[in-house]
Amino acid sequence: MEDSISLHSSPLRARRGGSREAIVEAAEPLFMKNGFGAVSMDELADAAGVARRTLYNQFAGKEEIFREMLLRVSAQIEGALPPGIETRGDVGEVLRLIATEIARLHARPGYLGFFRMVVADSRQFPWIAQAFAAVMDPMMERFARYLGYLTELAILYCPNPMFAAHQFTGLLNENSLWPMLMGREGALASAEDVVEETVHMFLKRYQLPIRKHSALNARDRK
Amino acid sequence: MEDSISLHSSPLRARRGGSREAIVEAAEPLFMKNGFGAVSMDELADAAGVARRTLYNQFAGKEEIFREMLLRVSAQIEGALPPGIETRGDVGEVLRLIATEIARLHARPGYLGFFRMVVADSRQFPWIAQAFAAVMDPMMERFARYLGYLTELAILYCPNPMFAAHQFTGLLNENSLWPMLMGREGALASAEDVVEETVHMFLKRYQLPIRKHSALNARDRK
DNA sequence: ATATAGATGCACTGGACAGTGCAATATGGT
DNA sequence: ACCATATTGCACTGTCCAGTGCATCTATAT
Repeated sequence: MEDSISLHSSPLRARRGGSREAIVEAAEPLFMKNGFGAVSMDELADAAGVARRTLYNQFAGKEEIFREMLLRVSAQIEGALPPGIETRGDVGEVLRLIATEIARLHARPGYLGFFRMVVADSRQFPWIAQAFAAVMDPMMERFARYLGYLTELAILYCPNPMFAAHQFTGLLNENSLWPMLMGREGALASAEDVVEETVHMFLKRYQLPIRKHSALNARDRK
Repeated sequence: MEDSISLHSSPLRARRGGSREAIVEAAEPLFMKNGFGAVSMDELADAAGVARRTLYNQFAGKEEIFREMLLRVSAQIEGALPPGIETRGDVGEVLRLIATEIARLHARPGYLGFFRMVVADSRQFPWIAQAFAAVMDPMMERFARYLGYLTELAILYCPNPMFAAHQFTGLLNENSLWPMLMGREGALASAEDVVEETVHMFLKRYQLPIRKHSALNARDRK
């Protein structure tokens, strides 16, 4: 079934086995924008440039298309924080890097719609939230592990690293993702400012006052 | 039409004019839990203990019922922060009071579903987000005004009070509302701890180091 | 007791949409 | 040319649901 797909993918129109790819690809922006319930199979077929019936030849139903699309997007998100960034520069530098990557993720076209979709459709389909958590949890755990590690080294003081990690992302979300989710158009501040403020506030709280002439506290409002 | 409603509301069954009330009241938990699209008029009628046809006698359609329910809930939320709390105690005390009230609001049964509903259905009906913003914005503005006032008094240093206010709520949301929204069951920390940590972190960042022996910084992790 | 406003039950219409069966057709490898 | 396989178009079925029209009932005010 699936292994019979030859990988040439002609530029004109993906015929002969390439339809699965084309369908999932076309489904992505649609599901992102409108959610699971509000996208009909007709729209899906039109967007993919494929007959309605082909959808049912390639997939068991609407839900399987949605699942496949979710896998694609998850893979994209998973790659947002590349491995090894924990070793670049000092604490402030690493935190700024992490915050920047998260902000960049939020700014990706369609990510907002994706988030909205997850919140909305998890009601009817709890497995959506689970799939999303399966992507986000490892990232948060990695972040928390990093904070715990720095605490052991007496660079930070985070008695509850996972809690602190959520505070960090909370500071980021509230001024970018969250307002947009509620239908706001413009952001409250530039992405750079949000990142700077988040790192600054986090360090003000968790950085141990002792140890090496702290250049990080010298900066106030950039 | 509406002014003909006599206000007796018999305990047996709200007959004779009381049906509007009963319908909106019954609609509240339903719309909260399932959102606008996923509630049928039949369910609505059953829940209100009223004939399906009566819904159409009292309301123009499903949307009007929803709108009326939204007004009810908004009124409840609006009363969460009673006026005059800005004068009780010092900064830390007031912030703790505000945080506690917000946390209490989040913990209200159904509030989570309400939030989810707003995020979900604002996609199809932008006026939902607007109605919600009409309730939340004044509260945030009041909070920001308070922070600006304290900055003028040189008690805090908040160059951007609205931004700071959102940071405050962000710290609160991320550890309670947000995880639940994504299908998590248990919270990451107790509501009290989240409140304490939020106030602590906020003051660490924005309280001016000078002025009167600060008893607020003496407390670390409660 | 009687009139009246509101409540009820029921049978409709019309529309949207997921999913199926089938026969005709196009495509690419051999 | 030939065959296997994917694709297409179309006509279905079944379901769910919002909204309407109408005749009948019921509680309350007078």
